[in-house]
Amino acid sequence: MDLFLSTFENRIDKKGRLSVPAPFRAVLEHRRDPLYLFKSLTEPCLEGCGPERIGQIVDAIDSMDSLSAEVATLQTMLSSAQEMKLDGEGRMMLSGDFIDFAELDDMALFAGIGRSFQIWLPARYRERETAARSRARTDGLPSLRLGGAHRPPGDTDGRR
Amino acid sequence: MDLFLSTFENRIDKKGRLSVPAPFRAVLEHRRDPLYLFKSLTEPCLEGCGPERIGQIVDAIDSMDSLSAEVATLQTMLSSAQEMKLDGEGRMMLSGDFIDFAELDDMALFAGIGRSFQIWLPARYRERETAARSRARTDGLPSLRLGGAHRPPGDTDGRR
DNA sequence: ATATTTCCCATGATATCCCAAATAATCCCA
DNA sequence: TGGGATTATTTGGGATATCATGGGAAATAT
Repeated sequence: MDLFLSTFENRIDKKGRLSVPAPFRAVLEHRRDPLYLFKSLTEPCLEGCGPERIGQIVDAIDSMDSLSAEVATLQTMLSSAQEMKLDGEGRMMLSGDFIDFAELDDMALFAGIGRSFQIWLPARYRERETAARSRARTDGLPSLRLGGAHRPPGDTDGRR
Repeated sequence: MDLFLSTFENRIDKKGRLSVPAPFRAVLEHRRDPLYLFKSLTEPCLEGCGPERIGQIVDAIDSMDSLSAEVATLQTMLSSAQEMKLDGEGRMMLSGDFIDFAELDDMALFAGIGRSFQIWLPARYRERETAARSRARTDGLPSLRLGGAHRPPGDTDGRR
């Protein structure tokens, strides 16, 4: 299925190098894909993905009204994107811009969220995880139908 | 039948390895499915499932409003999920994160609940079981809210 | 020339593989 | 039906491979 899952915490060394977790590299290598990073539009973290997702953004821009605010937003996303080159050991060099944006110091937390992943300051990620878990305990879980497609009428899980 | 049923208690060895009960392995092998584990959002236990459930979560995220709390919740689930590789003897390695989260020490209890299973600290599972039974006797059956799962008829979890 | 990046190799930690012992479940025949 | 034998399963430990990390040297840029 080839998804980015799980979390990994890696060190940013004195030279600014950061190992991409081996399982994430495996996903990209398996598809012979380069890695792209860009600044999240909504949160203080970096997002990582393959070319497929970048292509989706480009296509979305093409299909939208060029004067809309949404297009400007997506363009902002693309303009922060970089193709990351990895060294022989699977490390990338983060630009100062990226480090400042995500407020990283010497550790980076990779959080796999399926088709993409995020890079966070570990402490900030944990705050967010704690908040999500306590919300889940009070509000309940978003409903997902297991065992395929069993969906009662009036379902409110937000899918179309 | 292809369901996870019954409970099993296995030892976690010094290296953090834990045998997946042979009947559960048989279910997975029969479906040629890899095994995924993730931290429960609402309880101090781990959940085991196959790839189709992970895929549902990924698809749900893509179809929802990216700013919604529900998306953050589902992302939290994915970022705690790991594809577990089993060794030749059918054991998996539990990460320290998993062990801490479920507060496991040297034994783990697998509780099969049909399409998925849970892993608990044995003492905690038994506590919950007796609590659930006495609640059911005074209050009637609890609402079926866990994981949003559709519960097939004949399932006996938490019932007498 | 100096600073930065890229390549290469070394090292320690950890996960994985492989084989063997211990335990539990099943079978078979009296 | 009982009990010993056989097989399946779980558990343990050593050897091997993988991975994250660090540092030196070569290459590139400023």
